[in-house]
Order: sequence, then C-alpha cells, then structure tokens
Amino acid sequence: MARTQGSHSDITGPRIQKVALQLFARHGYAAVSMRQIAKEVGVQVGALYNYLPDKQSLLFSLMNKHMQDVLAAWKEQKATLDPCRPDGLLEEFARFHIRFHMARPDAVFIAYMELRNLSPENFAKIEALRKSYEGELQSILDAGVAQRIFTLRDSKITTLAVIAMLNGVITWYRSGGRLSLEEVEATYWDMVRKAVTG
Amino acid sequence: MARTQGSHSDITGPRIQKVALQLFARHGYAAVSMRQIAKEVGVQVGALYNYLPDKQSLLFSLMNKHMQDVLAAWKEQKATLDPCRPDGLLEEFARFHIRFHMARPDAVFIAYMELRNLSPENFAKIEALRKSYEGELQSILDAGVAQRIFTLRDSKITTLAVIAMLNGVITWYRSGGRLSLEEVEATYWDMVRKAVTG
DNA sequence: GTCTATAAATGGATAGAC
DNA sequence: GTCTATCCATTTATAGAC
Repeated sequence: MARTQGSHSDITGPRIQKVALQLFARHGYAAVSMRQIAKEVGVQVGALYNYLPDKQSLLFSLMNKHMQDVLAAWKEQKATLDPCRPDGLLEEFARFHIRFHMARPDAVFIAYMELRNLSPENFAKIEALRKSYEGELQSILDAGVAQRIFTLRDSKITTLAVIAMLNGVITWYRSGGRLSLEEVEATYWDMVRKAVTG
Repeated sequence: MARTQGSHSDITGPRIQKVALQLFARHGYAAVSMRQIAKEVGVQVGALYNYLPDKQSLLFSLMNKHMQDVLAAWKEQKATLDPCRPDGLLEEFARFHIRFHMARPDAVFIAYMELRNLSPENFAKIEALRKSYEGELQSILDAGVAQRIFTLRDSKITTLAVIAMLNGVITWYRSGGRLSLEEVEATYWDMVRKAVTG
C-alpha cells in the first residue's frame, strides 16, 4: 500500500470511494477511522481532505450514489417493458432487484445499515430516494390489483415485505455456492409471484 | 438523571442493560460511548465497571439474552401445538415471530445490525443460536413438503426469505399507526402461506 | 496533491478515596 | 457501590512545508 510522494488526483479520488465502501460495509461507518481508509488507499490522512470536506460527506456520497444508480438502472429496465402488464413488470422488478443488489453487496449493506449515521439533512435526502424506489414497486402492485391480476391485503405492507425479502439475499448469497444466480432469482420470483396472487 | 451518591446494586445492573439496549439500537454500538451510557443510567463511568468487564461483554449479553429469550419462547409456544401439522406450526411460527419481535424492536435491531461488532468468539455463539432458530422454521417447511402440504423450490432459501420478510416489520411498524398488530400478523401470514403453497 | 506534525476532543478502562 | 481523577490510545480535522 505504500505510495511514493506525488500527484495522483485521477486515481486517488475513486480509490477513496472504493476503499471506504469496502471498509464501511465490513466494519461499519463508526468503527472505521480516516487513518484506516488512508492506509488502504495508500496515502496519508491529510491527503484525504483534498477530496472530501469530512467523513460524513463520504458516507453520504456512497449512499447517494447507490440510490441514484439503482433508481436510474430500474428506470432504464422499465423502459423496455410493457407498462400495462403488472405481472411482467413485477417479475422484472424482482429479478432486477436481486441481480442489481447481488452485484453490489457492499453498497447495499451500507445503504441499509448506516442510515442511523447520516446527519438529519443527509438522512432526509436518502430517505426520499428510498421512498421513490419503494413507490416503483407499490405502483406495480396497485396496477395489478386494479387489473385483478394480483390479490393482496395491503399494497404498502406488501411492498415493504417484498423488498425486505429480496434484500435478505445479500446476507447469505456467495457466488460459487450451491445455487447459481439464475436459480436464486427463480426461487425468489416464485415466492413473490405466489405471495401476490391467488 | 442526576443520582446522589450511594449503593444501588439492585437497580443499577438492570438499568445499564436497558439503557445500553436503547442507545445501541438508536445510534449503533460503535457510536455509543460508555460515558453516554453512564450519564443516561445516572451514574459515573467508573461505576459501570462494577457490573461488566468491558463494553464488548455488554453487547454480547444483550444479544445473547435476546436469542435465548426468543428460542425459549418459541419452544414454549411450540409445545402447545400439534407437532404433526406443518400448516398450523407455520402459521403459529409466523405470528409468534411478528408478535415477539414487535414487542422488542430494540433488541431485534441490535441482534441483526451489530453482529459485525462482536468478537469472533462471541459471534460464533450468537450465530449458533440464530442457526438454531432458523432450523426451527426449516424443519417445519421440510415436514410440510414431505406431507405434500407445502410447495417450494428450496427450504433453506425459503427459510431465510421468510425470516427476512418478517423481520422487515420492525423497520416500519409503529403501534398506534394505520394497522393493528392483528392486521399486520394476518397480512404477513397471508403472504407466507401463499408463498409456500400452490 | 501529498506529506509531516499537531491541535483539540473523545474514546475505553483503571486507581484509590469515601 | 459509587465517585473523582487520570492514564493512555485514538479520533477528526487542520496548518504549513515541499
């Protein structure tokens, strides 16, 4: 990790984000020091502050990027689908969610575990993005209920239950394990489909 | 919070556990100092160490008590049920889980968020208890599959998915809100039932 | 842009008086 | 059993040399 002195603005910035993501996910925001991050990046502590005003803004930028990414990716995916078929939309949402989140376990971990460590202002911003993402699922469920394709007692609770269930994947899935990504997707989609129908 | 000097061994011990549970749940283990705990309890820092050897053992005792409690409570509940009816067992498991966890949101929060902050030895102990609890659900599912009452692709994944879904309740439920506890129980049970059948 | 050195605050834990 | 005082390590963040 030792770095000879010199200017590396093009690589240090991204490396800080990448290292912080890994360390925050593994040990938790409060348990990781700026010195640990600097060491792993390969610079001294002072250098970090050329790229960020403080530790809090580092956490926020990681969480904000993740939420922006997931929203943008889903909207791109949604654009390729028939907007009038809630069953197709729901299947793609479930599969998309698992695929997207399993590719970014560290970011997902942070997004759901470090909400407490955001400042009130930052919390409000992230919370708004989360609500927006939940809204995507809820409107699919509502549309399905209106078309009498889905049967469920409460679309708000179902939204939260489905997302909680899907998020659980990242707590246990390890690539190269007993099941392939496709099998995991299929198993979860099977449960979601049945839970919202007859 | 001020406390006059004197001996209070009977109340200080339990108060430390109660206060630590609240503070750890709200701010996270790493973000809470022993000084904060002492202040909230109404003693000085030094006094805490009459009741615990270090901060880590405080976290462990909270998590260990919670896991022992949930296992004991479920076994008591199970003893009143017909062991040969997986459908009845599953419904009671789902309802029990929601009821028990919603009555202890702080303990649940800690049990699922602070695993990273346990020492390796303590982590192994808590993990064993969690696996034991998951095993209770999985054996219900396996029995139901054997009796051809349940239809599911993978009992291990289904176990984790159901628990993740049920745990999600504590992230949003607030008593006195739109739905009663009974309605929440019924809604979740409805989803679980459908997810593991036809 | 990075380094070294340091400020100023806070952390866990302990010793000894009462 | 609790308090006060303190040790010692570590924290975030900054200042100024290169």
